[in-house]
Amino acid sequence: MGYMCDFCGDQRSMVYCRSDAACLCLSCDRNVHSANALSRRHSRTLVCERCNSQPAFIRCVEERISLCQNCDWLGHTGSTEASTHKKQAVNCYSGCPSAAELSTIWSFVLDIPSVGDSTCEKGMSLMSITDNSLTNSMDPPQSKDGQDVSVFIEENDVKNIDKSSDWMGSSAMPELRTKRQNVNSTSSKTCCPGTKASDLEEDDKFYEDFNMDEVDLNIENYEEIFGVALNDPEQLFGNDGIGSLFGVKDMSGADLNRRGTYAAEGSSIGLVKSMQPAISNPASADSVISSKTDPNLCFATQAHSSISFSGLSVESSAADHQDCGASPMVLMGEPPPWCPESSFPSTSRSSAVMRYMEKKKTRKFDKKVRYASRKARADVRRRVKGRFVKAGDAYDYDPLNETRSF
DNA sequence: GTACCTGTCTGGACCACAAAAATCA
DNA sequence: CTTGATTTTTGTGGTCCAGACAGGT
Repeated sequence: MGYMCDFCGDQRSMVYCRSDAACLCLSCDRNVHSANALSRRHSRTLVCERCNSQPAFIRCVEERISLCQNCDWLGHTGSTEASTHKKQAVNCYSGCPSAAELSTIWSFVLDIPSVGDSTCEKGMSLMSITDNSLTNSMDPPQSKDGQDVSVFIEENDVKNIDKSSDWMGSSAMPELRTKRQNVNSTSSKTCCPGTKASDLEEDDKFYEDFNMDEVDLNIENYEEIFGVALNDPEQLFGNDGIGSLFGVKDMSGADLNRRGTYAAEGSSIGLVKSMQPAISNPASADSVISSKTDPNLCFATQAHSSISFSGLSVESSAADHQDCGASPMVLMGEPPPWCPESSFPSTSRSSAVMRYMEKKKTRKFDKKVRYASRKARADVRRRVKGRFVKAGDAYDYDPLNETRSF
């Protein structure tokens, strides 16, 4: 696994494509991902220079090495010296950036080989660079023009991240962290500083017509739900927050298993709850739940628990989580909309909740009517206590007349 | 901490029968 | 192989009920 390009097997692998679960050299990355518009949207990042098998999410400035979350955790939690290492986010990208552009994305990587002239310049307009959401939402990157999209991680930020990961418990296995990392995968649709205007327009459309295909859950207006509901940490985590908004506040992990649809609806909270049974240290779990009152943790939770609508469940395998890497809906990079810098009137929120509830009522989950004729007949059949009755028998419900025969 | 009660929510069962699918001559 | 008749299976929606769960006492 890793080190050599999975495609050509000739060159050293340099980037990791989550969608393909493949380590590629830059040349093959370019070839593979210039094939079509869909492949251009694959989110890629550097491959971990330690394990050579996982996508890097952070670069240790001191060690000058890009690390996946697992290796970062293994390497930086042992000694206090290592834990103080400054780290830099490793950005994801999509499209077919040139070597120069990759140098811009990964300014710390000095030896990006030229991959030749762009063969998919059209794709460049689609290129997006996703910062791994390690920026502090309270202090967004200064540059918005994409010239310097790398984000420097201050120690506080890293600690915040660690806080967010504390819920995994001190005994949390690296595998779990890896899973979480996979869940945090990015896509070309994710917002990020430095995204070009056209991308932002696309993103706007994306939010406006937010379609969670993977869970068969259609919400036509993203902002209607999240733009309001997520603007306040209390709304997100509080008594009447997103839990109730999504109808999952009282759902256990078992419920999330049993009701995959709701697992998807539950967003990160559902995920956190669903994973609680696996947490060996209750205090650690509490540390996450308590994040509702801590803006920094609020950010950290967003950064690492992220919001995925891939229908995760406790029983999801590692592969499942890997698949989630291709999930089109992970919010990263942008300051979390629910952080305190903006506040929504409570009336707007309540109206948004009402609108959502109305939509939820009318929403059809996985129900598909295969035979319209049968449905039409069922719609007019008389019933007794909901059961169909023989023609001519007494009934207590007639869909056509809503009258009773007795 | 445990047991009990209450309220809420969910999935599944139930029903008749037309339509679809399968089987046979 | 094709066609028509016969038999079997499927799917439809409103209601009820058991079970799971959370919260309070």
